[in-house]
Amino acid sequence: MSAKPVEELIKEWEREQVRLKGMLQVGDTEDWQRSPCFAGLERVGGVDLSFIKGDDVKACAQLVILSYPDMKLLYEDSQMVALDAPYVAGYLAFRETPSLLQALNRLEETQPALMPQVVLVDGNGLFHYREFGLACHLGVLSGLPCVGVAKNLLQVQGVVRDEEHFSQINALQKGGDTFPLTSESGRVLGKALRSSDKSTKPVYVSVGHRISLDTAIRLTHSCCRYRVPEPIRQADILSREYLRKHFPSADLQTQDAGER
DNA sequence: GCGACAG
DNA sequence: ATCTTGTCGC
Repeated sequence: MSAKPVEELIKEWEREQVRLKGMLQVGDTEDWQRSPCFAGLERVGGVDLSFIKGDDVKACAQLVILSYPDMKLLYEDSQMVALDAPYVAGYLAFRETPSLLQALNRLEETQPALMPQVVLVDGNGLFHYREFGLACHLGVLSGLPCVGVAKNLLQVQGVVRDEEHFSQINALQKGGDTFPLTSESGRVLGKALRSSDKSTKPVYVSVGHRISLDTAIRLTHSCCRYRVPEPIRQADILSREYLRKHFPSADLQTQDAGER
Protein backbone atom coordinates (compact mmCIF):
# COMPACT_ATOMS: atom_id res chain seq x y z
CA MET A 1 0.00 0.00 0.00
CA SER A 2 1.09 3.62 0.27
CA ALA A 3 4.23 3.63 2.35
CA LYS A 4 5.20 7.05 3.67
CA PRO A 5 8.73 8.25 3.01
CA VAL A 6 10.85 8.11 6.16
CA GLU A 7 11.86 11.72 5.66
CA GLU A 8 8.21 12.71 5.75
CA LEU A 9 7.67 10.73 8.94
CA ILE A 10 10.62 12.40 10.59
CA LYS A 11 9.20 15.86 9.93
CA GLU A 12 5.94 14.87 11.59
CA TRP A 13 7.77 13.21 14.44
CA GLU A 14 9.89 16.26 15.10
CA ARG A 15 6.79 18.46 15.35
CA GLU A 16 5.19 15.95 17.72
CA GLN A 17 8.27 15.95 19.93
CA VAL A 18 8.11 19.72 20.20
CA ARG A 19 4.41 19.58 21.03
CA LEU A 20 4.81 16.94 23.74
CA LYS A 21 7.86 18.70 25.15
CA GLY A 22 5.50 21.50 26.14
CA MET A 23 3.80 19.12 28.56
CA LEU A 24 7.01 17.86 30.11
CA GLN A 25 7.50 18.24 33.85
CA VAL A 26 11.13 18.36 34.93
CA GLY A 27 11.70 18.09 38.67
CA ASP A 28 10.35 16.19 41.65
CA THR A 29 6.58 16.11 41.92
CA GLU A 30 6.07 13.24 44.38
CA ASP A 31 6.48 13.17 48.15
CA TRP A 32 8.58 10.00 48.14
CA GLN A 33 11.11 11.69 45.89
CA ARG A 34 11.98 14.16 48.66
CA SER A 35 12.53 11.45 51.26
CA PRO A 36 16.15 10.41 51.90
CA CYS A 37 15.22 6.72 51.75
CA PHE A 38 12.27 7.09 49.37
CA ALA A 39 9.71 6.43 52.12
CA GLY A 40 6.36 5.82 50.44
CA LEU A 41 7.85 4.30 47.32
CA GLU A 42 6.55 0.75 46.92
CA ARG A 43 6.38 -0.05 43.21
CA VAL A 44 8.89 0.56 40.42
CA GLY A 45 8.12 -0.35 36.82
CA GLY A 46 10.48 -1.52 34.11
CA VAL A 47 9.83 -1.75 30.37
CA ASP A 48 11.63 -3.25 27.41
CA LEU A 49 11.14 -4.68 23.93
CA SER A 50 12.90 -7.78 22.63
CA PHE A 51 13.19 -8.93 19.04
CA ILE A 52 13.67 -12.10 17.06
CA LYS A 53 16.84 -12.06 15.02
CA GLY A 54 15.65 -11.67 11.46
CA ASP A 55 12.44 -9.81 12.24
CA ASP A 56 12.35 -6.10 12.98
CA VAL A 57 8.55 -5.87 13.06
CA LYS A 58 7.45 -8.49 15.55
CA ALA A 59 8.55 -7.85 19.11
CA CYS A 60 7.77 -8.84 22.65
CA ALA A 61 6.70 -5.85 24.72
CA GLN A 62 7.42 -6.34 28.40
CA LEU A 63 6.23 -4.60 31.53
CA VAL A 64 7.30 -5.59 35.02
CA ILE A 65 6.46 -4.13 38.39
CA LEU A 66 8.93 -4.70 41.21
CA SER A 67 8.48 -3.97 44.89
CA TYR A 68 10.67 -1.29 46.43
CA PRO A 69 13.16 -1.64 47.96
CA ASP A 70 13.05 -5.46 47.81
CA MET A 71 12.99 -5.68 44.00
CA LYS A 72 10.56 -8.61 44.12
CA LEU A 73 8.46 -9.31 41.05
CA LEU A 74 4.86 -8.18 41.66
CA TYR A 75 3.57 -8.25 38.11
CA GLU A 76 4.69 -9.21 34.64
CA ASP A 77 3.13 -8.86 31.22
CA SER A 78 4.60 -10.13 27.95
CA GLN A 79 2.77 -9.31 24.75
CA MET A 80 3.69 -9.92 21.13
CA VAL A 81 3.23 -6.78 19.08
CA ALA A 82 3.72 -5.66 15.47
CA LEU A 83 5.67 -2.42 15.30
CA ASP A 84 4.71 0.00 12.56
CA ALA A 85 7.52 2.53 12.88
CA PRO A 86 11.14 1.92 11.87
CA TYR A 87 14.01 2.53 14.23
CA VAL A 88 15.54 5.92 13.61
CA ALA A 89 18.12 7.23 16.08
CA GLY A 90 16.53 10.17 17.85
CA TYR A 91 13.01 8.86 17.30
CA LEU A 92 13.04 5.60 19.21
CA ALA A 93 9.89 6.64 21.06
CA PHE A 94 7.75 6.49 17.95
CA ARG A 95 8.70 2.85 17.54
CA GLU A 96 8.39 1.70 21.15
CA THR A 97 5.98 3.95 23.04
CA PRO A 98 2.65 2.67 21.64
CA SER A 99 3.29 -0.91 22.79
CA LEU A 100 4.51 0.23 26.19
CA LEU A 101 1.46 2.43 26.72
CA GLN A 102 -0.76 -0.52 25.83
CA ALA A 103 0.97 -2.61 28.46
CA LEU A 104 0.41 0.11 31.06
CA ASN A 105 -3.23 0.31 30.01
CA ARG A 106 -3.69 -3.43 30.48
CA LEU A 107 -2.30 -3.07 33.98
CA GLU A 108 -4.60 -0.16 34.70
CA GLU A 109 -7.60 -2.22 33.64
CA THR A 110 -6.74 -5.43 35.44
CA GLN A 111 -4.65 -4.46 38.49
CA PRO A 112 -4.84 -0.69 39.03
CA ALA A 113 -3.49 -1.10 42.55
CA LEU A 114 -0.20 -2.24 41.02
CA MET A 115 0.37 0.83 38.86
CA PRO A 116 4.02 1.87 39.21
CA GLN A 117 4.97 5.09 40.99
CA VAL A 118 7.91 5.50 38.65
CA VAL A 119 9.10 3.70 35.51
CA LEU A 120 12.68 2.97 34.53
CA VAL A 121 13.01 3.10 30.77
CA ASP A 122 15.58 1.46 28.52
CA GLY A 123 16.88 4.54 26.67
CA ASN A 124 17.39 8.26 27.20
CA GLY A 125 15.22 11.05 28.55
CA LEU A 126 16.49 14.63 28.31
CA PHE A 127 19.87 13.33 27.16
CA HIS A 128 18.77 13.46 23.57
CA TYR A 129 19.33 15.42 20.34
CA ARG A 130 16.27 17.58 21.01
CA GLU A 131 16.03 16.83 24.73
CA PHE A 132 13.02 14.59 24.38
CA GLY A 133 13.95 10.93 24.33
CA LEU A 134 11.89 7.81 24.95
CA ALA A 135 11.70 8.30 28.73
CA CYS A 136 10.26 11.81 28.28
CA HIS A 137 7.85 10.63 25.60
CA LEU A 138 6.51 7.72 27.63
CA GLY A 139 6.38 9.90 30.72
CA VAL A 140 4.28 12.62 29.14
CA LEU A 141 1.90 10.21 27.42
CA SER A 142 1.44 8.02 30.51
CA GLY A 143 1.59 10.82 33.06
CA LEU A 144 3.95 8.70 35.15
CA PRO A 145 7.32 9.73 36.55
CA CYS A 146 9.96 8.19 34.26
CA VAL A 147 13.74 7.82 34.27
CA GLY A 148 15.88 7.15 31.21
CA VAL A 149 18.69 4.62 31.63
CA ALA A 150 20.83 4.00 28.55
CA LYS A 151 23.48 1.30 28.36
CA ASN A 152 25.43 3.10 25.66
CA LEU A 153 26.49 6.71 25.28
CA LEU A 154 24.64 8.71 22.70
CA GLN A 155 26.96 11.35 21.31
CA VAL A 156 24.79 14.40 21.37
CA GLN A 157 25.04 18.15 21.92
CA GLY A 158 28.80 18.10 22.18
CA VAL A 159 29.04 15.10 24.50
CA VAL A 160 31.59 12.80 22.90
CA ARG A 161 33.08 9.40 23.58
CA ASP A 162 36.67 10.61 23.55
CA GLU A 163 39.75 10.18 25.71
CA GLU A 164 38.39 12.69 28.18
CA HIS A 165 35.20 10.67 28.52
CA PHE A 166 37.09 7.45 29.19
CA SER A 167 39.27 9.24 31.69
CA GLN A 168 36.16 10.42 33.52
CA ILE A 169 34.90 6.83 33.54
CA ASN A 170 38.17 5.64 35.03
CA ALA A 171 37.81 8.22 37.77
CA LEU A 172 34.56 6.65 39.00
CA GLN A 173 35.66 4.84 42.15
CA LYS A 174 32.63 3.03 43.49
CA GLY A 175 28.95 2.36 42.97
CA GLY A 176 27.02 5.61 43.07
CA ASP A 177 29.82 7.76 41.65
CA THR A 178 28.84 9.98 38.74
CA PHE A 179 29.99 12.65 36.35
CA PRO A 180 27.76 15.06 34.45
CA LEU A 181 26.98 14.92 30.74
CA THR A 182 27.13 18.59 29.84
CA SER A 183 25.99 20.05 26.53
CA GLU A 184 28.08 22.60 24.66
CA SER A 185 25.63 25.20 25.94
CA GLY A 186 26.55 24.25 29.50
CA ARG A 187 23.41 22.40 30.55
CA VAL A 188 23.66 19.10 32.40
CA LEU A 189 21.53 16.74 30.31
CA GLY A 190 22.21 13.64 32.35
CA LYS A 191 24.87 11.79 34.29
CA ALA A 192 27.07 8.78 33.83
CA LEU A 193 26.57 6.50 36.83
CA ARG A 194 28.76 3.69 38.07
CA SER A 195 25.82 1.55 39.07
CA SER A 196 27.63 -0.96 41.27
CA ASP A 197 31.06 -1.43 42.78
CA LYS A 198 31.80 -4.30 40.44
CA SER A 199 30.77 -2.77 37.11
CA THR A 200 33.28 -0.72 35.22
CA LYS A 201 31.07 0.48 32.41
CA PRO A 202 28.63 3.16 33.56
CA VAL A 203 24.98 3.58 32.64
CA TYR A 204 23.71 6.92 31.39
CA VAL A 205 20.85 8.34 33.43
CA SER A 206 18.63 11.24 32.48
CA VAL A 207 15.33 12.77 33.52
CA GLY A 208 12.26 11.47 31.77
CA HIS A 209 9.28 13.13 33.43
CA ARG A 210 8.23 14.35 36.88
CA ILE A 211 11.57 13.72 38.58
CA SER A 212 14.81 15.61 39.17
CA LEU A 213 18.17 14.38 37.94
CA ASP A 214 19.54 13.91 41.46
CA THR A 215 16.52 11.85 42.45
CA ALA A 216 16.75 9.85 39.22
CA ILE A 217 20.37 9.03 39.99
CA ARG A 218 19.67 8.03 43.59
CA LEU A 219 16.73 5.89 42.53
CA THR A 220 18.59 4.18 39.71
CA HIS A 221 21.53 3.40 41.95
CA SER A 222 19.26 1.99 44.66
CA CYS A 223 17.66 -0.37 42.12
CA CYS A 224 20.97 -1.86 41.00
CA ARG A 225 22.13 -5.31 42.00
CA TYR A 226 24.15 -5.54 38.80
CA ARG A 227 25.03 -2.98 36.17
CA VAL A 228 21.53 -2.66 34.74
CA PRO A 229 18.86 -1.66 37.28
CA GLU A 230 16.63 -4.59 38.23
CA PRO A 231 13.35 -3.35 36.72
CA ILE A 232 14.92 -3.00 33.27
CA ARG A 233 17.01 -6.10 33.70
CA GLN A 234 13.98 -8.22 34.64
CA ALA A 235 11.96 -6.81 31.75
CA ASP A 236 14.80 -7.75 29.41
CA ILE A 237 15.19 -11.25 30.83
CA LEU A 238 11.48 -12.04 30.81
CA SER A 239 10.83 -10.76 27.30
CA ARG A 240 13.71 -12.80 25.93
CA GLU A 241 12.49 -15.82 27.84
CA TYR A 242 9.06 -15.35 26.27
CA LEU A 243 10.53 -15.28 22.77
CA ARG A 244 12.63 -18.37 23.42
CA LYS A 245 9.58 -20.25 24.59
CA HIS A 246 7.13 -19.17 21.89
CA PHE A 247 9.50 -18.80 18.93
CA PRO A 248 12.01 -21.66 19.12
CA SER A 249 14.79 -20.27 16.92
CA ALA A 250 14.49 -22.08 13.60
CA ASP A 251 17.75 -20.63 12.40
CA LEU A 252 20.11 -21.52 9.60
CA GLN A 253 21.70 -24.43 11.42
CA THR A 254 18.51 -26.39 12.05
CA GLN A 255 16.06 -25.28 9.39
CA ASP A 256 16.70 -28.09 6.87
CA ALA A 257 16.03 -30.84 9.40
CA GLY A 258 12.45 -31.18 8.11
CA GLU A 259 13.28 -30.81 4.40
CA ARG A 260 13.14 -34.10 2.49
C1' DG B 1 33.36 10.63 1.28
C1' DC B 2 33.54 9.54 6.42
C1' DG B 3 31.78 8.77 10.82
C1' DA B 4 27.79 8.27 13.99
C1' DC B 5 23.75 5.83 14.91
C1' DA B 6 19.51 5.15 22.55
C1' DG B 7 16.93 0.36 21.07
C1' DA C 1 17.78 -4.82 19.03
C1' DT C 2 20.23 -9.61 17.40
C1' DC C 3 24.22 -13.10 15.97
C1' DT C 4 27.17 -16.33 20.22
C1' DT C 5 31.13 -20.35 23.91
C1' DG C 6 34.22 -20.38 26.32
C1' DT C 7 37.10 -18.26 29.30
C1' DC C 8 39.71 -15.46 32.58
C1' DG C 9 39.28 -13.73 37.23
C1' DC C 10 37.49 -12.75 41.98
